[in-house]
Amino acid sequence: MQLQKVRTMEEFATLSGISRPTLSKFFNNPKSVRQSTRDRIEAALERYDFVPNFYATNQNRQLTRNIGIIMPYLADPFFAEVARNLEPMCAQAGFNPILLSSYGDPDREIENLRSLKAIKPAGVLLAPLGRRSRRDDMMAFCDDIPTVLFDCDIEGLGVAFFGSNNEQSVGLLVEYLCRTGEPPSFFEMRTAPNPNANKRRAAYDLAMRALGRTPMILAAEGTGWDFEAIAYQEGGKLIKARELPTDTVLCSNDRLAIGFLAAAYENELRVGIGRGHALRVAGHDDHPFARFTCPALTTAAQDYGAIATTSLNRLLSIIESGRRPDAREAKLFDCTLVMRQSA
Amino acid sequence: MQLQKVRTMEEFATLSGISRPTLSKFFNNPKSVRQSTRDRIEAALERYDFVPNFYATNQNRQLTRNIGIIMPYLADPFFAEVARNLEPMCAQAGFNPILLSSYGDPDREIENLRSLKAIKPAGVLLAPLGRRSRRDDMMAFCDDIPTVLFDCDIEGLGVAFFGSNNEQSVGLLVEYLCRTGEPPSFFEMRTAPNPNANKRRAAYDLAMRALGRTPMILAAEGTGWDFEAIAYQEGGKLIKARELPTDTVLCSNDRLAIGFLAAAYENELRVGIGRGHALRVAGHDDHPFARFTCPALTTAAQDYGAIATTSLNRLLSIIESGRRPDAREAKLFDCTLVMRQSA
DNA sequence: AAATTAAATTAACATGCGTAAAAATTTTTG
DNA sequence: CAAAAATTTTTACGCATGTTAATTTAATTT
Repeated sequence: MQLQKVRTMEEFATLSGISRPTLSKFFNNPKSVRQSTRDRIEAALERYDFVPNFYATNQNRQLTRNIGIIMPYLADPFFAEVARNLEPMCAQAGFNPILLSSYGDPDREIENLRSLKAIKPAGVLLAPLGRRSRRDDMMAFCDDIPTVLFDCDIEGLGVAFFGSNNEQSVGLLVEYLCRTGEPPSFFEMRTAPNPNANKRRAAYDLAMRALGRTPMILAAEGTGWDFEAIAYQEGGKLIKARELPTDTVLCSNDRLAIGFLAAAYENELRVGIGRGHALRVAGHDDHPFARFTCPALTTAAQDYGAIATTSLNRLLSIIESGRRPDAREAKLFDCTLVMRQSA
Repeated sequence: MQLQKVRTMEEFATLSGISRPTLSKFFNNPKSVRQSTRDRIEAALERYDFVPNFYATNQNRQLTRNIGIIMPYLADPFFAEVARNLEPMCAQAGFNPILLSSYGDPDREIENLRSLKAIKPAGVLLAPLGRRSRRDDMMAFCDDIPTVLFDCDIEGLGVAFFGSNNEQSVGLLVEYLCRTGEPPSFFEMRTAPNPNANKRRAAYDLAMRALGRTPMILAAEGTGWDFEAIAYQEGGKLIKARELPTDTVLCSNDRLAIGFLAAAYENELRVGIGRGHALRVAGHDDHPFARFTCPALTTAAQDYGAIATTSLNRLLSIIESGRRPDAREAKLFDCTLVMRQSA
């Protein structure tokens, strides 16, 4: 049977026999009322269908219970997976997550910040676009609202940053690949839209030199976020032209690796380790599909569980304390090498 | 230089020399005021930084400019792609899209409806979980708020439904596969969490019988949304045990096909068409990564552009007219066969 | 220029809940 | 059981904008 609909808290107060201020306290924080009254309210909620008006609720609150989550590109399974982990954690902490995606567009990123600002969130978790982000606008936003950056750092922005240690992860991959075969060339987009691309190239450079090898960069032309398509096309060209300097290719991320693998497959280049194989391909991120490529992709797994948890906890502690920390905190998490069949 | 911040509309009224009700009209719909006053307001906005308070704005409006979009599983690239298309279309129409994902959980789906209800959206686009959805709760929601279903139909729910014609698409695949080789068995999850799974099995059954073939169902055990992992594991078992009835497998969706391809690859079963190939594999949906599997996946492409456009337009027309249509509308869009290398 | 029409202003109330202060009640403590 | 402490109720105002009706002003037509 249907519950009786109740429109206002006033109405619910008379129906439940509990005063409105007490109800208000309850909906703000159930633990702030006595156990016995909490029971009574919850019993009443079983009988009546009432949800406090979101707008009226937030209008007067100095601090809303909303947390904005901005992703650079939600249709990228890696970021989608991070969001999927973040959302229930927010809800768990009693906050309402508001998920926005910039879809690779700096204008959209600013637009997202604009609409978040209107919502007056208690805090924001921001995975920025990176180089292409509008630094000044974002700075102004961070002044207003406590913001924790993650995934990709922008110098001096926000109260904290948590991400992966690209130097460590790429170093790990390069060391592994050099140790077990020919040194890797580095396959990337010449003008990559995604965060961390530059850091990874630099890390590759460093790691190769540290091992006394000469870095070999393979720069793919193309714009946008269709990484697989770009890698497929440009990788195919490289393979056909026999321009791969060694038999080992390290891709800047797993999505590029997926496209590259497709190109190799079509050109009948056998990818993998062991006898009879012509090419080794590795990626970076441990993309949700990385274990289902053919062959399964060797890659570096980001500890995004730790990154997400730490970012949110840091933000929550700042929200609860009500004041910004004196110094900006930044922490990089190590990645782990995931050895599969592709390299 | 920074614009002077203005906190309330009242304040902005005195500063701009325009009365508050006129400003209210303007922010609600700029075209509702005279051109000359519009110019004056816009000139003032160049000098002052003012955005109407989101909460106060929506509190009294009978109709907000928010549109809720509920997806069954946003970390699935197919749904993420649909969302990516839907969001800018909403914004284009002057509405604010609010994206929520049920992540496969019926409780979460209801919770999403709950939080949407608090926001009093003008309308909702809902891609439901399907069989597992809480029908009664959803019915109550649809009574309150104009809701258009898409992707997956639930009988009698919402004002309209738009989705793909599974019978047509699966028929197309079955016909193609039978015509060009051995008839396909149908690989699916025994208890599939995703929408449309049952419809596709039924369509397979029908299509096979229509061609005078005996349907062959391969039911994979497993729960949850890790389709690739399940297909990889269960498909591997089938291959190892040599239990595939024919050399052709039609998977209920592309993600299952991706896992199945990985299993075939690991078991050194050559997938594809033409000589020297041991197995044909086809999928359904034209998942964003389907063209980058090895080999590229033959599949049926859903016309989600048309589905998204039609769903939103229908919702917008209902919102604008302000009244529910007399009859529930339902329309199925045909899919197109995408022939690649895998089958 | 007068009459008509359209738009803006003024004044005032509505929205639904946050919140504060004082009074009443319940619970805990000694 | 009385006193103290904690909680709830009562009362009332605040928030920033929506919205309405009556009035004034501006634009358009005759």
